Amino acid sequence: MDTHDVLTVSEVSRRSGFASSALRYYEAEELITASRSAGGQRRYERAVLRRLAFIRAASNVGLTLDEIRTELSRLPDRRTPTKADWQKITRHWYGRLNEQIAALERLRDGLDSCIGCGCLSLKRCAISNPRDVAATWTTGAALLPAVLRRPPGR
Amino acid sequence: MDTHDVLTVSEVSRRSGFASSALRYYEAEELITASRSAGGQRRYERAVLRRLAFIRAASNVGLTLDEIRTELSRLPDRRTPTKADWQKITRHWYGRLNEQIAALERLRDGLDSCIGCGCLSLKRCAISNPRDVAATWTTGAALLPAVLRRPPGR
DNA sequence: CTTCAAGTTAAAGTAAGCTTTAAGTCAATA
DNA sequence: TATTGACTTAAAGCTTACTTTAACTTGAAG
Repeated sequence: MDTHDVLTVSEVSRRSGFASSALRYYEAEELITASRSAGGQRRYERAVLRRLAFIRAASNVGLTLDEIRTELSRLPDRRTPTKADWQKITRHWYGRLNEQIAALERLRDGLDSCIGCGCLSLKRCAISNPRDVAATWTTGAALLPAVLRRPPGR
Repeated sequence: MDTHDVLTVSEVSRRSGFASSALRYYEAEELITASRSAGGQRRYERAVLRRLAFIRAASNVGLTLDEIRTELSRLPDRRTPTKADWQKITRHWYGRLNEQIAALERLRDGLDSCIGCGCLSLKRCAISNPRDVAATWTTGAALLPAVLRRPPGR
């Protein structure tokens, strides 16, 4: 049991729930950092747990590691992130979550009307068939904002 | 301009928005089927457009092709799917959408309280740190139902 | 008939997000 | 000190969902 202020890989792994291979991967991807022991083993600061917590939460909401890296870059480079720093990025992120919820609601409501008609396709259904015939993806996809949109045909 | 009841690859591609390579892939994955011309070229029935519409809509909501295949398997094997058949699977799917929305809302609300405290981690924050110390993933993840849950550490 | 866009196949490539493997080193305990 | 579990690296492997490539064939228009 150690009460030190540096953590080993296994401690971070256990406490964060990430496999050590994931921790190494995140380090390579520059999402987290680690110092080294005399013998070359990784030593983490406690703060890494908070970063990892954010990484998991963000990826649960569907952010890519690339996006997460960007979010994390809003944290100060030099000083230890304060409560206010975290709040800033969390609030930013909250907006995304709201967007995603709204997107799904629009989709659901569109689907709702589809259940009524049973079509789910062809010219009439904008949810599923955004660019057949006259309709373009852009118009049809009004229901689906960018956060959830997948371009048609790839 | 052809008014036939069979469609070529390029027609289906244009009308569905899927690349022909994707159509071939879906056929290999048994999500759609096609008959063949004398010379061995694919000929699609019109109904494939509806299937493709469903595939796009479902994948937009985050279903994997595996899950989509399962959904599609609810359609009748022999007869052409009726409006009622489509309604059955659409309704089933609507439930999923609602689950997903609820999941995001819980997440957002949890995050909301996190904005208040600025923690986003460690023992107190169930959103981001579901299994540190005493907390288990299962308990912590009460906020995150299965549809959105990613197991920690992989 | 010729021509050429459209179609065919198998196989390899891509991107994300990690895990696994292999072969070897560190560090804490007995 | 000897052991053993924890750790190290580079590189390859995995899964999903497709796309790209290469080399060749169909089929419809002129």
